[in-house]
Amino acid sequence: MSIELAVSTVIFALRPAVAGEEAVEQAVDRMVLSIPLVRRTREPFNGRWALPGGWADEAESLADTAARKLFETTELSPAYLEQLYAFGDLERSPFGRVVSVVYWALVREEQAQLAAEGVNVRWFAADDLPELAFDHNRIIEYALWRLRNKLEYSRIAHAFLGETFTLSELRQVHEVVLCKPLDPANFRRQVEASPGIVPTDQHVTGGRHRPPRLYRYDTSVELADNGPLANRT
Amino acid sequence: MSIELAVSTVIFALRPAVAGEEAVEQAVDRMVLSIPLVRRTREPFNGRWALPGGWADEAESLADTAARKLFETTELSPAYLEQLYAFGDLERSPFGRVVSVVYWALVREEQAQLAAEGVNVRWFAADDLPELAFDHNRIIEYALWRLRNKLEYSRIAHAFLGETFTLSELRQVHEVVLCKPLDPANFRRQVEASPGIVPTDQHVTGGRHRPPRLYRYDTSVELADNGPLANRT
DNA sequence: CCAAAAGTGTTGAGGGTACACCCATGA
DNA sequence: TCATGGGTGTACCCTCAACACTTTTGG
Repeated sequence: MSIELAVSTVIFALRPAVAGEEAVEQAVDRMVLSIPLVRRTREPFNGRWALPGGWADEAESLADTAARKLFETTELSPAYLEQLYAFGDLERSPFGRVVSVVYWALVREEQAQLAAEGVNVRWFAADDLPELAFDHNRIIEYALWRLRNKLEYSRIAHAFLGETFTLSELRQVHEVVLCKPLDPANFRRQVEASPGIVPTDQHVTGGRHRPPRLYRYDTSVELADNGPLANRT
Repeated sequence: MSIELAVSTVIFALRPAVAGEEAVEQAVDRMVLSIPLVRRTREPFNGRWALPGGWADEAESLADTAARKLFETTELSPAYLEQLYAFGDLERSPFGRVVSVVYWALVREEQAQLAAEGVNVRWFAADDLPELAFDHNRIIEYALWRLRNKLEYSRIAHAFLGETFTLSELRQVHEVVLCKPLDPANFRRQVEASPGIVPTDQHVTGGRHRPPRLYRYDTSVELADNGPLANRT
């Protein structure tokens, strides 16, 4: 058997939009859903951008490998990590047969700002990617679809934010990821009705308006219902 | 690298309940959600029942391998085939490291009756399994969870039935899989409102009641919305 | 006529959307 | 006092669960 087994990760974070990078005219918010990519330094696809990853390690679970590679390239730790799919088509790599088990991860805003960026590591807007190595464009397209789907029936949005957050911040996460505005009143009620959300007694002052209440999540509640796979790698 | 890559499949079919096999007192329906398993003939877990599968083939896509192994053990062709998950924990096999890409499949009722069964291939009720080899009990548990979830937001139930079917038959599929009775009137309206279902002009005669209309599915509509993964292996 | 399942009608509860409106703060 | 978002109230619509009721067959 000469099938190579690789592990890659699609890493999502919300990062401030660089002024002038895009048409920020609407200025509803200045966060952009972003993905870090690494530049390949050898064939195949030398010079092209690709998902961070590497070969599976015999002494490590697949999820651990994903998290380790994630840290090695971006110096980040994910707030959420889930397996996306095992890609196993024949023609994925021009050199030999490679099966890639791909994970997707969410990192917090605070962390994403510390993220390492260099000549061979750069962040890209999720909706504005160049042509990538292998089938990575399609992989990211699928990861995006999963993220947007899952955002609507779970509370993974929380993984983009810090320990405490206002409902406005949480709503902004949804708006940026889903690319559509949400009614603040209805969003508030939906979130407050969902289990696991806890209002604190703290408020944020400083804005030229009524100080919003801070919320946090009950960490004993899972971020997403993955059924019997909960707490597994 | 010495990680072995395996492909296994959880195959679901509705099969007539064997009289006396269970308490069939309620007698609402006599179909049972069933899974074919193969008896292992070598270590590890020699003699235990396990999911049909084998090593990944370098010249075959993962889905093709799943379908081929499925046919080799049961002589069946699946009406629906989808990747379930890649299981990659360290301690899955006592001999070396094995990563299993698992698929799940649905086969039609008509086919399931022709299914090969022998000393080393036997059908089991999905909710009444013995202790299996490896982590296959947990894998099936997860497959069951996915099946039951997906049944409620897609039309995969159709894959259990033939070309044409009555709404009663379709409802029975749901009832057997979900283990709960459904209101015939409401079920009818939900199905008729969903896209892709087409009423025919044929009716089934012979019952001691009003002859039910036969329906079929518009085959140009996908069974399930798998996003950008549609039409992929 | 009766039993049984097919198929239709109706009602009420709950959830989501749209939108009007009040509240608290900084400037 | 005004602008700005925080936060509340409410009316409408749509979907779904429950269940009464009519229809069509075989016996």
